[in-house]
Amino acid sequence: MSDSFYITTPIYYVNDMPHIGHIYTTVMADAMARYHRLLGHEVYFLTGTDEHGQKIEKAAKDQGIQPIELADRVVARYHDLWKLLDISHDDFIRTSQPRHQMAVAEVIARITAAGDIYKGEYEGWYDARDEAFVPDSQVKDGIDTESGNPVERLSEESYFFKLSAFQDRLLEWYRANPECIRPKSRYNEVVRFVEGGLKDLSISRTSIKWGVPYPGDDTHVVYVWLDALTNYISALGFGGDDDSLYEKYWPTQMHLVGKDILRFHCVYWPAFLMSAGLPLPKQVFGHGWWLQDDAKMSKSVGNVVRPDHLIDRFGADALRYFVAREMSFGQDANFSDEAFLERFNADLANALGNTASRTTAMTTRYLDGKVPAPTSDGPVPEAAAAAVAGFTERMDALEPARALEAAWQLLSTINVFLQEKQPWNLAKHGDDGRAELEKVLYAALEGLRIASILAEPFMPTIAAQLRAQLGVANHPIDLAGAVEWGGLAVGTALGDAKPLFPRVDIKAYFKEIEAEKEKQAAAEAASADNLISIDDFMNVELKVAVVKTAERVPKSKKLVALTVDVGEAEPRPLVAGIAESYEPEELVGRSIVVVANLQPAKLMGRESRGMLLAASVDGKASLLAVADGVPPGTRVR
RNA sequence: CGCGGGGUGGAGCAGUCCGGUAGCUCGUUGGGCUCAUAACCCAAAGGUCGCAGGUUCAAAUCCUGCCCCCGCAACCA
Repeated sequence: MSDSFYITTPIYYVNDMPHIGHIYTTVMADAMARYHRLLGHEVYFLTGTDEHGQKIEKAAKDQGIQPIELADRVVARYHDLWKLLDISHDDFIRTSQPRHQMAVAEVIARITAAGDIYKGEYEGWYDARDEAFVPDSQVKDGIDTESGNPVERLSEESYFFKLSAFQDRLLEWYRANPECIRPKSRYNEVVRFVEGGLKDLSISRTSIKWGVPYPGDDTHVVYVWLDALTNYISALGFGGDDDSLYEKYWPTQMHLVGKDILRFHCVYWPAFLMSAGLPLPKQVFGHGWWLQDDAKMSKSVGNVVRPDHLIDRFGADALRYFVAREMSFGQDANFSDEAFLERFNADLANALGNTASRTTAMTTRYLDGKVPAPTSDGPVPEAAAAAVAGFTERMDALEPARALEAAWQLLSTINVFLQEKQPWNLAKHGDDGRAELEKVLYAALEGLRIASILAEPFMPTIAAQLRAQLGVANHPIDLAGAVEWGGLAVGTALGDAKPLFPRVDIKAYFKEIEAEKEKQAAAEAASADNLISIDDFMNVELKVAVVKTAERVPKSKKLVALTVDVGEAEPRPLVAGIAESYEPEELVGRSIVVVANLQPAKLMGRESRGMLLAASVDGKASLLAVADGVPPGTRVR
């Protein structure tokens, strides 16, 4: 492994407030960065924000401010959060910065010189009201699902990158560098995708103003991916006056990204770099997502993701530890308060906190708070060596959860050892037990010191606190020398012992959360005066209808296609999302209530002219019943 | 055949790439200890590794087929 280690997080889009996903990526990158610093490597750790694009432009306009002001606000939030979480990044890149624009210009110049850019027409759905193109995925029946505005098929001039020409070169790169995408399953996914063929990529827009100006063509700005991805080298001074950082750190050892943007990092980005004649990243790691288990949420109390609350209450280190330990790096995992508290009590309060507490307490009580003479008797030194070896091996294999597991083995050994030797009994035997007592406590103290170093990348604050309690706040920490057995010197005075992680009463905690929630709900209910006038209500034409026919819409999950008699000449077609609650057969002949004057719509290609009314209980629909003998078409009010 | 993830003791997961006594945490039961944060230690119970075939001396792991669950998208009019 080389001595320099450059690691990046994605740049986060400022349209979004920070959430658990951002926290996870950044914390893991930070842990990797800190780990490599412990190894004595020269580390450069980059994070930042993506600030351009139409969404920001529009959001700013809606709020009556400049895009840059909007970005500044969100960036401030990120700075606060990263400070709170002890993120040790060396730089924070913003795509609105001049240094970034210079780098983008340089990359485009190189790609253009390579002949991989041509001017063409970009065709897509255009929202005239917002003056912007809308992604295909967001368009339904000629309507932008996000804004509700109508869209039309339109094309505009755009510069294109010849991505299609890079298929073979990319596949060759994957083949020659099996480590370039991790974990393996994601590697396979990307290869399969590229084998399916690549389309050229539109890299500019004339319909957006807020972006990096396209070099040599004022009417265009650079479009999202070429702009955003370039941040990884613009932060190193590429294309600027001083590119010494670029020379030193590029290519990166690791782009850490969520699996949702893996494709851009493993296909677009390498292709851009190839075209520009620049070295490719050593590795892109696509980690999994934090999910919430809905089924569980309804059952148990307060099972909600509230990272800021957890940080307030339990400290940044606890959250850092949890996300690193709970998720198999690369897999998805569930995030729940229960799981967090369980880990907190078991691993932090019990295993780490209590072991430190009992050891320092005994040293204070029996040995006057002074470290006894070093010894390497007993099983702890060996366990410590094994923990260090296991930890590094698994960190290098990108298995942080398992690395922590290995480190925690050491704590377990200390506890077993204490139980076996029973220093509290030795202390009762005066001088007879003294020698043994000193040996036992030394092993426990020294084991804890080594554990604190292994915990350092994940829990920098607590690790330092623990060392302070052991009286070695100022000792050097590294994974070469400081983990050697015997680092604690005889006579060292222990520091003040405070519980590192006070155990949490889980039941009481949830009760508290519940009470808070109720208060909130009450407050919301009190402020709910969203009453409508009777005229508003009368605008809705509710009518009794009789179901004539009903059938499942093929391949759909919840749709039933009905025809209903609303007292008109012809029955109306109507599509309803109640297939999960009713079988089509039981609907025929039933009298129901429908909204008769609703705009027609198409669902799965079927026309629906109206909407039926049903109560919804936990997602299960329950149709409104109409007494027998009420003729179809009767107005309901 | 839309894209992806998954089915392993009561719960949550690892192990699957590179076949060879099924492992971890929590929980449960019994016992121990009392230095410590109701903690710590020991022991026990509990698993046809989704199903069915196949390859093999040997399959949770490799191959084939099938079933089920969960995200996202399509469809909450």
